[in-house]
Amino acid sequence: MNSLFKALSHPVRRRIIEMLRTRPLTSGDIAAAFDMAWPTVTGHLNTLKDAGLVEVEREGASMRYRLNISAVEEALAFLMDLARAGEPASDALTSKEKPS
Amino acid sequence: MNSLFKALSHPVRRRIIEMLRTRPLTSGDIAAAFDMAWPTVTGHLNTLKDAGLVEVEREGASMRYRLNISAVEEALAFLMDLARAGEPASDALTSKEKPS
DNA sequence: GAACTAATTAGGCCTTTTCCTAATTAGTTC
DNA sequence: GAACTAATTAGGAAAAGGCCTAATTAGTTC
Repeated sequence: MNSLFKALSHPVRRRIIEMLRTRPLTSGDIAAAFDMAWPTVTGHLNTLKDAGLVEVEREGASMRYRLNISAVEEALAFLMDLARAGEPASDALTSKEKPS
Repeated sequence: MNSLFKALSHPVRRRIIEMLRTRPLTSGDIAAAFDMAWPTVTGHLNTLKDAGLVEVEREGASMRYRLNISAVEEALAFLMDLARAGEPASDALTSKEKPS
């Protein structure tokens, strides 16, 4: 959960996942979209991968990155619960064990 | 938007906003919940305030912090849009100007 | 107003993050 | 397999983040 929000905390990384929203892209496609060195983009992609936000697959000489929606939904669940301020917290997010 | 996700990227700060979900609390209440120096907690509260996630109000000698839901909803909107992968992006988040 | 409570700002140290260039690995093509 | 394309890992400098103690501000109480 922490690496997830950490990964979302950088504008370049958020932009990358926005780019992946509609379709998978290669490292090259992504690197070309930013005014920074390619290894820097690779670093951001690794951060996203470690957080589970993207998945990678080799495709010939290229690497194809795709968005992993379920990781997005995890972050979403945290914020949704917050947005219901005042109501009781959802079990899924706060309880440590089953009710007796 | 960036300061918003930055603020959400630290576990202590996420815990603080969880604590504020049900009701406003004073600095003292919040600081007491963590095993760290009070000024460190103040620092986190300032980060949350700068991001618009909390609002502060003096109450006698104390400061009362409350969650600002609309900031949470802003982050929520970003993630919701992502979660609809494949579909066209929402105008609210991507368009720079009105359609002709 | 002196003493006490609540909380903040200031300053410094250490760690992590971010970015770069250079070197390396993996795959394709002739 | 040499040359080329695609992308990564390595190493290091600069900036940002997180935490602490000490000092300060703001408010209350006697």
